[in-house]
Amino acid sequence: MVTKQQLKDLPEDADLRRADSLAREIFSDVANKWALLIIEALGDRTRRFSELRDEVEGVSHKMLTQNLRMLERNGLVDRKVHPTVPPRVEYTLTEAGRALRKTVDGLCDWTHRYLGHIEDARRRFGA
Amino acid sequence: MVTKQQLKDLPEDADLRRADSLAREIFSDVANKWALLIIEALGDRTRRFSELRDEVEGVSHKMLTQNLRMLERNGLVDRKVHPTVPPRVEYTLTEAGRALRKTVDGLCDWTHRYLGHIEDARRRFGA
DNA sequence: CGGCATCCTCACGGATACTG
DNA sequence: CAGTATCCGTGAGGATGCCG
Repeated sequence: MVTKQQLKDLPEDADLRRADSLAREIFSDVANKWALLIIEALGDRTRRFSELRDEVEGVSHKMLTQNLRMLERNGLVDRKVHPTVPPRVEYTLTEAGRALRKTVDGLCDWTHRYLGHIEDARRRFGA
Repeated sequence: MVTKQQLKDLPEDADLRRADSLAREIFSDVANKWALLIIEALGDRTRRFSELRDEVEGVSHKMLTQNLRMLERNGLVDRKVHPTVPPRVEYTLTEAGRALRKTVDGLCDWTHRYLGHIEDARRRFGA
């Protein structure tokens, strides 16, 4: 639904709001467990679909395909199909993907650095 | 189910696996849209429950409570109840929470820096 | 091997209402 | 104002099967 207020907005405002909603959309895409684990697993070299399924512990065939599509659509991974038989599909992080990976690495570091704190906090919370 | 292999594992190995599974659990807790948005919204000063609900666009009462509990349990936010009427509850990032926020900031920066790339990638993917 | 479609389940999450 | 409980629909996501 389009409100009167929205119709009165200036073009620049509309642009800003569009960029914001796009940013939120990307954030939602990327801020999810599987996407981040896949990006982490891709690391700095290219992987096959089946390698990823083995390395990303607990991911289902479906979730892997789905998230890889999403990452490809957003230009974070590059998908290379070798027309052999049997098929061979390789995934590689793009420049944008590698940049994202840096921040994911940060998240992993954080997790391990604060593991102890968190365990303590949980024990205290239990009481 | 406990396998024979698991029974043969040395204690150190067991510890490592426990730490890993805990790390994965924390990762799953934290790598979700609402948790990250809430941490970002908390910023560097303390906020009331209702302030958070206003600032985290689109979050429901329920999701906010639920995620705040989770963050509190993991020692990422501190919850301070003022026994006044009406009640006043304030949330603040702990040291661990502030450290996490740094990496979330990185994620936000990344989102904005690559917004253009991503838009382009999507257009190309559409074809 | 990798992708896609289908079915089916269950838990995530919204809406609502009641308490302190 | 903040928290908890309940109800309930929807969709995320697992399992399976077939295709190129």
